[in-house]
Amino acid sequence: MKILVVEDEVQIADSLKKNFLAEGYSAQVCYDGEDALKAISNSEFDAILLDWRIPKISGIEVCKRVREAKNETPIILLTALSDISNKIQALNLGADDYITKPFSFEEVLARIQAVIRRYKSTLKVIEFDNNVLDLLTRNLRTPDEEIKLTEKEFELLKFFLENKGNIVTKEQLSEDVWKLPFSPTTNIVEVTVKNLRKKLEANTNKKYIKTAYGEGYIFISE
Amino acid sequence: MKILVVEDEVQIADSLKKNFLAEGYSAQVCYDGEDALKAISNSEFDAILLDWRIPKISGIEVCKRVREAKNETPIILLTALSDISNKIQALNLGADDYITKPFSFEEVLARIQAVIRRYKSTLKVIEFDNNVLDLLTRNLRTPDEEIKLTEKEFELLKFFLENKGNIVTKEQLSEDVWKLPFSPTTNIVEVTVKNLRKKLEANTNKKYIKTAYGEGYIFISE
DNA sequence: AGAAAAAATGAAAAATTTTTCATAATTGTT
DNA sequence: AACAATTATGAAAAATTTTTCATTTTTTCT
Repeated sequence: MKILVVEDEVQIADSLKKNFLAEGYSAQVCYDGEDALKAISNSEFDAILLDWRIPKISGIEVCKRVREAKNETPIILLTALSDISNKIQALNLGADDYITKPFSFEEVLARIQAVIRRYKSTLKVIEFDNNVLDLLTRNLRTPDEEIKLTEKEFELLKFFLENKGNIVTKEQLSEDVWKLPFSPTTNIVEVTVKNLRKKLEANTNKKYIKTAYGEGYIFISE
Repeated sequence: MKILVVEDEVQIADSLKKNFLAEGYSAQVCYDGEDALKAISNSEFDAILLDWRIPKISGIEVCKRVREAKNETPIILLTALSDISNKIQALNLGADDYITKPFSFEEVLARIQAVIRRYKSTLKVIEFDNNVLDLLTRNLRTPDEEIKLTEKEFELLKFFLENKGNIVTKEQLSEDVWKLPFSPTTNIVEVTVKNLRKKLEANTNKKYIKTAYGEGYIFISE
């Protein structure tokens, strides 16, 4: 989980970052709106904590632009005072929640977790690189074409994407995709990985699924 | 599409109802909060238009109770004045939108359509009777068990549910489920209907799919 | 470099799903 | 009631997906 903290008060920003790291999140700090927009367009975050009053480009403006760019990353606005008309404005511009200062880290954490949970539960696609795995049609859309996946291929790819960048073992795949305890007498996992790789490579010319010899597989993208 | 109008000003209520009917919606009117809650628990609506100030139980309280009952039907609150703190409260209590009086019917219609569209796009299951068609796993959950559907069966049932209560022709089914223009040389539609009926009846003991001789099928439930 | 373990692969076998087909049952009309 | 049109059904055929299996290739370790 990667959180972007946009806050010009260095003390607050650093304290938030420290706390997030302590919780096992990774966190990046920006001190003004301009930097924030750059950071947001350069990498993906699971949530953005955005102060209202920041230099160069205001928080509200950052929020607005992010949404205009069709980026739906959850945003929590930090407002100095409990200014109700601000809240309305924030919600209208696409923020997902707001917190009034002063706040406790517990509160921030709870809200962050809530918006992330809410956001993930609304997702109907998983994107990677320039491709989209459509969870409703269960097809894969590459920039060029729509690829039909079999059920096992779909489940496998979905699990890989949900664990992108991490090693997944055959035991895990066996349980998640096949709902079976892993058995060394079969090699269905390998065969299905082979078939999925073939479809992915034929259509994207990229090798997303690396093997971690003796450990499992890693899905690497973007 | 069925809209519930909860409004104690008889003139406004009746005018809304007339307008909805003219647009091809069906509409029911309640004049106080108590009746509204009864109506809501007795039947399903596609959206609820709810006045803030109504007798017996206030609109805001109705809204709160509906949400507490885990009913997520889209609610639009009607407020007499553009009272910002009301708006906040409305949103926090789970309303989906609000309209300030006076309003034009065009505005009401546009907002209604917007909340319905938004709501439907967040749905991940379609419920009927005591059963749930899970759009993500593509399985059917009856009160007793989880039934695996084949792809065609799933698409067929989904289309039936999306057109519940209306006749659907074989031409429509052919195009939606099979992505093929209807051809009278095959009877796949009939065969698949038969198989779906079998699964449905074996697990629910009910006959949901009626045939409309010479016209098509109708899915009837609850 | 060579051996052992692990993973990849092509192709066959098995299982499941989809479609076709021949026939039976049902419905509406006369 | 008889007929024609429409729909339902069982079972086979075809197509697709899943799994197994024997063999080859790759990786790691010595």
